[in-house]
Amino acid sequence: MSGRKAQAARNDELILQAARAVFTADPGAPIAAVAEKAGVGISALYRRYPSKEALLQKLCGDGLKLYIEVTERALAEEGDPWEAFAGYLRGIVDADTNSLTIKLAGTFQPTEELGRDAMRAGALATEIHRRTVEAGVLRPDLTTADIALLLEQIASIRVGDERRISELRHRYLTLMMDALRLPPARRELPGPAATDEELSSRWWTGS
Amino acid sequence: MSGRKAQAARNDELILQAARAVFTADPGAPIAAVAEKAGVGISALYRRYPSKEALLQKLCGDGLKLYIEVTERALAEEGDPWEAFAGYLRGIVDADTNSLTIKLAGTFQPTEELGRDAMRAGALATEIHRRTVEAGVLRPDLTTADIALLLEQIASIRVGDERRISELRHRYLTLMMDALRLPPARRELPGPAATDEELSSRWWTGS
DNA sequence: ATTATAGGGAACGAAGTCTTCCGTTCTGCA
DNA sequence: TGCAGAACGGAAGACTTCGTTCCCTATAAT
Repeated sequence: MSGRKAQAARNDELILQAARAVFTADPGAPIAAVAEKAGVGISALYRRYPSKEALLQKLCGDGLKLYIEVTERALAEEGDPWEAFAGYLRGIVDADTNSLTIKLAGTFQPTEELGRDAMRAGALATEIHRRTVEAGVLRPDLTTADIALLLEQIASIRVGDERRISELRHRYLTLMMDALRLPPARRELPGPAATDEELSSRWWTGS
Repeated sequence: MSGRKAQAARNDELILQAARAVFTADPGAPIAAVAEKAGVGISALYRRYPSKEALLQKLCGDGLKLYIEVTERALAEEGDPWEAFAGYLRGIVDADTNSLTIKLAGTFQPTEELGRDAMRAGALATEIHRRTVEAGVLRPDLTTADIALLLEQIASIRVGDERRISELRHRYLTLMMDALRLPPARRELPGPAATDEELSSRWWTGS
């Protein structure tokens, strides 16, 4: 398979990736920014999605499915309960679905399927949290919602490029896990620390 | 002093409070939203500030000055180094200057004075951080910029009303301080935990 | 050669925003 | 009591931005 069909298939993926990147950085971004980032025209978008809202729903749905997948994988883990939970947290941070899903909440009408997936995601999160607390390796004075909010905090970090963002998020996730784990333990933090330059650079070009 | 002059003076404060509340919740909010929240007309705003940008600069400047004030107060503390640092962190969270200052960065031209204040704020933050590390009560593998980013994460929490937001922020700040402090210690978390309802409610009305 | 399909991007209409402007109210003072 | 002008409310103007449509071209399949 090659030629026109191949380019169309490639564009399918290109557009989705671009949309995810653009809307993650700025949930209110115009649709033209997605087209530009993907290197295609606007009609390439409208050929695939009838409206902006449809594209956002697709993106949000994909994010939820990824979240569910990561959580199910962690639940299937048989070994050390803490390691399973830690892997879950790292997986969510890597998947980076919080940035999109949360920021877009309320900007469009949630579909039927989206609601169902959200429900399932919530159930899974509750399950892995319960299991980890019962194993006695996680601070019991935190709810599932607390954990979710902590993950959102980490997702709010946006400094430098994609790679640096991930690095810093894992750094602070490790720090946070030190506060979560039972019995108390303290590990070395991954990645180079943040610098003053990284902070102040945001004052010159738009966020 | 009363009558028209009094109302004008009252409006001065009313407008600033409204602007802080509105732009904290949504940095891109229209100026009309500020007027409505303050219960005044648009001309009341333009009588005081020549443009939207001027208002934002004023807001940002006030935030920086408050930040500086809080930090200087913590530096003047004579007692336990950890308590001084903890008080500093709590003060910054209460002042809630990060939400505004950071989100607005890059949306307007920083003035001369603003740059100077930002410089001074940075120096003070470095100083209290250095002092606390040297006292041996703060994890040494974190930079001043790391601490700043951690505070930004906490400022990103926005769930429910003003009161609840503050409560949750202090809850997670306490958790975070458990991970920061030397020697390792663990305290009870303040405030009621987050609930699933608080999270899911964001799906129905705008963020 | 012809038709069908994908795509590029200008054009359009609607919505939103900052700013200005004008008429009105009310105070302080002569 | 009368008046100058500060303070104000809010509609109108001028402009920008954004989602969507439309028209045309390029290419692949027949």
